[in-house]
Amino acid sequence: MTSLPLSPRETARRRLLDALRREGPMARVEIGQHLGMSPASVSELAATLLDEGVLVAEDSPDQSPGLLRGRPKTRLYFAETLGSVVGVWTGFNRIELRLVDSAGRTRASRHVERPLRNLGGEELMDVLAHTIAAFAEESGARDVKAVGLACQGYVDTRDGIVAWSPVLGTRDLPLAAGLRQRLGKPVLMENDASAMAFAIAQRNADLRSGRTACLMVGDGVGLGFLIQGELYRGARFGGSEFGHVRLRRSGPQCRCGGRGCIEAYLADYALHRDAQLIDHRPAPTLLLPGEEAMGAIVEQARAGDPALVNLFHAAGEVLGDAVGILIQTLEPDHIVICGPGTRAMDLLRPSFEAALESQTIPELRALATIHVVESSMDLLTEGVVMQALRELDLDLARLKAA
Amino acid sequence: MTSLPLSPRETARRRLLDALRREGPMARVEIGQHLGMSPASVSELAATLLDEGVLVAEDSPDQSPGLLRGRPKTRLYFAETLGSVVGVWTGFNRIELRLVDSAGRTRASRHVERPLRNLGGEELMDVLAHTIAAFAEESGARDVKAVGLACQGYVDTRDGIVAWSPVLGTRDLPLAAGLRQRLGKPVLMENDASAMAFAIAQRNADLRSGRTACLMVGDGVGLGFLIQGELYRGARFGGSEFGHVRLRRSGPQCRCGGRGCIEAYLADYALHRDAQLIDHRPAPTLLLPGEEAMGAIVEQARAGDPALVNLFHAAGEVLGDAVGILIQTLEPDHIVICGPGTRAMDLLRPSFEAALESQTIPELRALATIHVVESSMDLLTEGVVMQALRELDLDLARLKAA
DNA sequence: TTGATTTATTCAAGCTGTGAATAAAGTGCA
DNA sequence: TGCACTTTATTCACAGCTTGAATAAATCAA
Repeated sequence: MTSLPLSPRETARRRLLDALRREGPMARVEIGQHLGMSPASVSELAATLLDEGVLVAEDSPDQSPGLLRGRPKTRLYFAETLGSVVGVWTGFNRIELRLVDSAGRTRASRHVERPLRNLGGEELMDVLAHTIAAFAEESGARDVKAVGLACQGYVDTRDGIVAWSPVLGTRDLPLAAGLRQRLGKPVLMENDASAMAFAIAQRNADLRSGRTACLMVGDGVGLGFLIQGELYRGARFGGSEFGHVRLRRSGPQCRCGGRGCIEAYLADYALHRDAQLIDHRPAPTLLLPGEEAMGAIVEQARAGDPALVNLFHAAGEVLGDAVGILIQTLEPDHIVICGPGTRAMDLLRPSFEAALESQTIPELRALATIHVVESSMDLLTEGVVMQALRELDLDLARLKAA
Repeated sequence: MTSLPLSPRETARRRLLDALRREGPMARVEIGQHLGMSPASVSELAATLLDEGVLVAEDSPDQSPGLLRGRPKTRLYFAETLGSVVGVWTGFNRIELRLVDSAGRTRASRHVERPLRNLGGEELMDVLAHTIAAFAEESGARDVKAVGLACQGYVDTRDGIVAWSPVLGTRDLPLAAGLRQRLGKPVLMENDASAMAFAIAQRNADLRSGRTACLMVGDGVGLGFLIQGELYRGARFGGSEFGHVRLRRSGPQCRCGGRGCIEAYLADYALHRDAQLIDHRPAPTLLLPGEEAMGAIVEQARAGDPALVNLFHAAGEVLGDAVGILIQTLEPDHIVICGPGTRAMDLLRPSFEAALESQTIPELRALATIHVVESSMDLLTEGVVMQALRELDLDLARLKAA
């Protein structure tokens, strides 16, 4: 995790490893084409990395369909034995866990239902550390090299501090340091929308070219932004709590304390609360509804309940405005809408498209293709684990002093 | 203007030239420190560039204050004789022109009052080409190597096409190609807010580190975004017509056809129109008021006219919302508010700050320092000229085939 | 079995960047 | 005036890195 400058050869090694992480197993020729390196260079680098045991060569040639002439490619990939990584996502009342080996293969995963809201900082770190350690133990992982943690809020990725999070009562919680102390492993942190964006781009090469803005709608509304497949980093935080952009001067209450935020229309808690209000149910709450509760609301709206239809109509309009702002500000090549909120995309779409069209000129709108990705939340751990693996790869790229 | 890949040495030459353009004349040691190059490398590169006549060494040692011991630095800079560049900005009824030599020194500048709105594409290109040629002629420039053109609207910088501009009736005007044909010189185009952002960062080294969002308020509202001093490029256009982000669902009319856009509150034409409406003057117009008219409105508001105070109050609030969105989306290190609109910053400030505070958490707001830069519009030509010079430097960085 | 085809390796050569030694160009002071 | 000192610039041999070309390897097709 040090940051000594890399020598030219180390940089080349890093680029090679990065390409393999991004694109998966590749033959030497393919690596060369990807990186604009000569076959000679790739061969030399690969030989060393194979020697060191960082990479392994594929046994079965596993020919791709098409012409089968010539010497078959032997693809290279990371060894599985370089140590594993645990990826964690903390939601309001749920912890997702995933164990992957150094080849990126998931070895175990599970989730724990556990309300995390309103825990104090120390208490939260105790719970998390205990949960992570127990998970690693149960999964028989003896070689955990790092922990990656995604959570909602403004996350200082460099120092591992959560400046503010809807989950936490505390501000400026040094979560990474606290967990590192308890677990004895380096802990890398990431905003959850960023982790999601990264994971989705990992699975779709298209999204790794140009600029990709990834709007995650669910518990809240987050934004992860990728430039050429790399997470955009702002002045301090990665990712954005984009949901707290205020789009309406006087709108429904948001859990940030303000009114008229994007979240206050689109997030699960907001839709659920407003649906309750319609039915004259007891005091509206900001607590997170479960998937069943949300599913019921969506079904009721699909069945034609006019008040609920209106709710989704307003939400779609806000979503359209939000995407319009992203297009006008970032001018991305791709917009991804993901997260549990996509469950109601059919209900949101008409007003979403109308709002988007009404505020962007066609030339601009045409630039961004809009992808709706029905991603499940366990992708989050995938994203953060990939980031942690890449961080560990940095050490692998370093040449041991002779 | 070709884009052959540069060899390593050519890349080093390019970096050296770029550093000199950015930072101004520098001694070899300083260049080395800036670029992390060894003195030996700088010396070698500089010798070649001096040989080729691209750079010249300073005669007068011109010691900086402080210790005067040791061999004095001899600073290097671009020769003046490598050809000049004309920079142009087209406003609604004004053309700004600037001639600089290859050392970046302004040799002549002027502006022409000429309504450009509602001209057809061909006609506009004729007028511009004629104006530029006449200016170069008058200024005695025999060696114009390129023309840089900044204008409002969505500008495709790569192909030199104006997809949409408030100045133009036409869409997708191939302005660069048309001018190139008429003038026989390469023409580089840029969105005007981008040009302004670049020029301002050129004068303030702070703004060249990290991320800088530059909001230009004047005829319209544009956004130029810099990452590490380089202009951020979206999928197709540079810069953003950020003014057409819709912040109020039903607000005043904007010249884009919509309602409630940022511009419709903040731009000169909007303030002027609304001020007229208050006085029950004849039909409101979207034409651009002059500086005198705007000055009068501002003075009246400063004198306490309550309706006008309200107008600026509303505008400041919109500006605060706009900056809030920028902070939450881009998380910049610097925010620059510039352009003629800053003339009323004192009137805007209270509601600006209130709006900004009400929608960003303190941790986030604290990251971005806000600079109000009272820039005049002739900075625009400076920005676009610097960009054009850098483009020409690319050719100078190339080694002639032996 | 031979030829064709594609992938991988080897090796010498060339380009680049660097450290160390050296030269250069001044100031400060006796 | 001259010598010590300091900082800047250049030179040069050398090491690191990448590459092109030649060669080897592995397979299919006939």
